Amino acid sequence: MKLYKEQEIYIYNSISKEKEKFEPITEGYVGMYVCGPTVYSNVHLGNCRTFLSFDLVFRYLKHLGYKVRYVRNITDVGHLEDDAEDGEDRIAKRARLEKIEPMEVAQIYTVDFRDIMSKFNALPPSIEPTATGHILEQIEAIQKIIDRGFAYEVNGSVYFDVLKFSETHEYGKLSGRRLEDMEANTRDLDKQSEKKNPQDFALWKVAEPQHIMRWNSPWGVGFPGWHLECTVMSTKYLGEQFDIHGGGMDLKFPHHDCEIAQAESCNEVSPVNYWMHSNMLTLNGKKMAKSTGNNILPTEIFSGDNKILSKAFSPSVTKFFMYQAHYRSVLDFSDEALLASEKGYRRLMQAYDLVDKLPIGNTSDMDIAAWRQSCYDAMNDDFNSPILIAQLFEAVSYIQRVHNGTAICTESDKEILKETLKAFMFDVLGLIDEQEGQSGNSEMLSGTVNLLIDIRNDARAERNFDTSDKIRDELAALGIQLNDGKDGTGYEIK
RNA sequence: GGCAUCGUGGCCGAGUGGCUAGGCAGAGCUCUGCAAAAGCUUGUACAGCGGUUCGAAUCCGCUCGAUGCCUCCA
Repeated sequence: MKLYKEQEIYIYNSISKEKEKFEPITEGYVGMYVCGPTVYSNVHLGNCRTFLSFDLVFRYLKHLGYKVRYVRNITDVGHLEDDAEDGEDRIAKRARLEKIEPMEVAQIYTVDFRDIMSKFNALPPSIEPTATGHILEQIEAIQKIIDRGFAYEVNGSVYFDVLKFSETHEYGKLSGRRLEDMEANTRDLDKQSEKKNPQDFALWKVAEPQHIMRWNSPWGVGFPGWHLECTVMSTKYLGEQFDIHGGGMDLKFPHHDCEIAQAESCNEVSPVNYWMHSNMLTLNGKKMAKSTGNNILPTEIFSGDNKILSKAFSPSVTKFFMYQAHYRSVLDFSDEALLASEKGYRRLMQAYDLVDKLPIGNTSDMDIAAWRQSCYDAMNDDFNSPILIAQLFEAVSYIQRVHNGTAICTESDKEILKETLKAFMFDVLGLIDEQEGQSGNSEMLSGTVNLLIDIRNDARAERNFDTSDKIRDELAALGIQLNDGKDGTGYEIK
């Protein structure tokens, strides 16, 4: 019996602005597409938030037993700096500046991106296609859109005809924009535009001689527009209609509205059943962005090498911090918030490690089955990780009480408790028990520290506190903290 | 200017009509030679003003403030 048959998921659908019961097109299978990064620079933490939000979705669906095909693209061509006629591709610009091949730029930052995501313990997608790997498909799609009368060619570039499309379709239905409003608010920056209308967007751009990324096409040498790759690759790997499409909130318009327009032009069906948008991570109350310099890199957090940080934070703690907010809420990054998360994270992990040592009783003071379901309820309600985490802390509190002897737990409940915690902490949230690996990494170290602990305890028994305190303080200075407890002395590496 | 979102206790952050998450910090306590660590206990907050309702943080209106998108952006 698959878990998904017992659990009902509700997803907030950006296009209807309502939570809707999740019903995949094919029972037991889920097709999910998420807009990946443009690999022209290092991903910053804000980028990571989106991918971690969808990693949570991916993990939860898998946990429920769905067979999920998760497609997340790598944009390695087509992403223009701006909408001007001479707009330069971001990758190409970087390559020109660094005097290397565009593919080298893409490779460097793709590797960086994967490395960071794996440090966060995010699962790799099922398919990770690139825009340059799908030029032929994009050309075919453009031809199809032209044939249907929704695009036109000018001087070797092809533009999507938004006005024409709007005669029979609804452009901007995702973002809630009206074409009239857009017309009224269009800036007259590109007055010499070759486009019929300012709202039209590029499907194919002619490659000027200085452009170093170029492919042959029926319209001459050029390169594809940004919006098209996602339509083409999602259609290719997930079909004309698929279940979930995700991305950052900032991609809603124009990117996702353009995707809808392209897909409807090609296939005459609405491509996506559930649109999901994750919200922004802010720094100093403002959106993290590469262009403004208002951002922080994951590596800076892992190393503590940034002046706004008081110390380094592990990937798991950083992720835990993000999951303490709902994916659709704006979250503000700060050292203080990370410190708070780290404390909570440690408490959760320590309680988990305690479960095996709990005494067995003949009854339980906590309704474990109900608690377990409340964990599922949290995730079923639009992947509400903050509530899930609150539920995990309910268990932490119970574990502590059982440990202290102020509550009891039966053997079978203990099993369920352990199993459920394990599932949600490690399978669903994808956290890592960092302490575990750390203390077990050197027998020599643990033997040495344990010897010192023995000597210290002997000294304490003889009330030789000068010696005992010296051992304690010197070890602390080395980053080894001794913890005196009821059952003897333990240590942890800070 | 247009479209959208939001304003919750010292901080972070859930909650969308009654049952008042959670984490961190603070305070008190337990443990301890002292400390640290750990554990326990403790907080009635929902921007302002009106309205609907038996009852609103939650619905409606207005005001103020913030953010995102409208140009590339996860």
